[in-house]
Amino acid sequence: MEAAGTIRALSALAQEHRLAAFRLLVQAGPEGLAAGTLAEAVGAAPSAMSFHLAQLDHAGLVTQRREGRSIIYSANYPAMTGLLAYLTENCCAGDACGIDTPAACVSTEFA
Amino acid sequence: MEAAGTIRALSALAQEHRLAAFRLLVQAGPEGLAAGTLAEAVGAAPSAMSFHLAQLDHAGLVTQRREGRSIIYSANYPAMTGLLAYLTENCCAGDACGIDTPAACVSTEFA
DNA sequence: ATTATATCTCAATATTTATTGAAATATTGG
DNA sequence: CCAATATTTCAATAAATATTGAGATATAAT
Repeated sequence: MEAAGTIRALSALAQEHRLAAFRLLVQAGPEGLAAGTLAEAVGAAPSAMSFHLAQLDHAGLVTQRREGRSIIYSANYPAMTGLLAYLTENCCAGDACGIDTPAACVSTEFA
Repeated sequence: MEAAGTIRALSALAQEHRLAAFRLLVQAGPEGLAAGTLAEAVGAAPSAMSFHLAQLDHAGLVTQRREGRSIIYSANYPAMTGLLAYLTENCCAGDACGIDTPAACVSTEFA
């Protein structure tokens, strides 16, 4: 992930309702959750939730599919992984720095 | 890390100059970098960089120390780790979901 | 077809956040 | 003490983002 996309993803997550919704989606797994379910769970008005989900979608952090009259959102795991990797990339210039961070795992094994 | 602190951290990182500065600090390791060095490296005015570094500091993502006339900033690695853990916490409800994410590593081994 | 449900879009307003430049503070060297 | 360096603080302006409510669209059930 490059800088612009990373900033879009971080901005998307840096909001109470969106962070709560995204975490619910991460925990829900690939089956995802309906927009209305998320709105109720995080306490947002439907139109506000729609706006927020569009932000997460635009940032590439979630995917959506229609199922009946509901629109189901799911976490985009590779995007999340890429975000974490970008933040920890090349930690301590790549030295075995002994710092208590998952950087080694995040930055090299996953992309 | 709880929701409010996480949002502060994500907001702090969701800005071009601050993200660039934080990544430089992560890569620089515990020795850190001076405010002026960061300002020049990311192309920000000194007063703007000061504002941005204060945001990162307020979010707990960096620490600072004076060294001569310079103020040296360093990445706060445990804070970064906590942020990553919060995002991936309880991924797929804790099931072995087989999803390509460092969640298992981030959420349980580090806090 | 009609009605109800689920969600989205749009425009207006309110709020938050970033940038700029001038002035203040702290430190070092002469 | 005085001048130079490094950084911060403050106030003004500019720009981006969130919230609200009304209306539009798509789907399903009767």
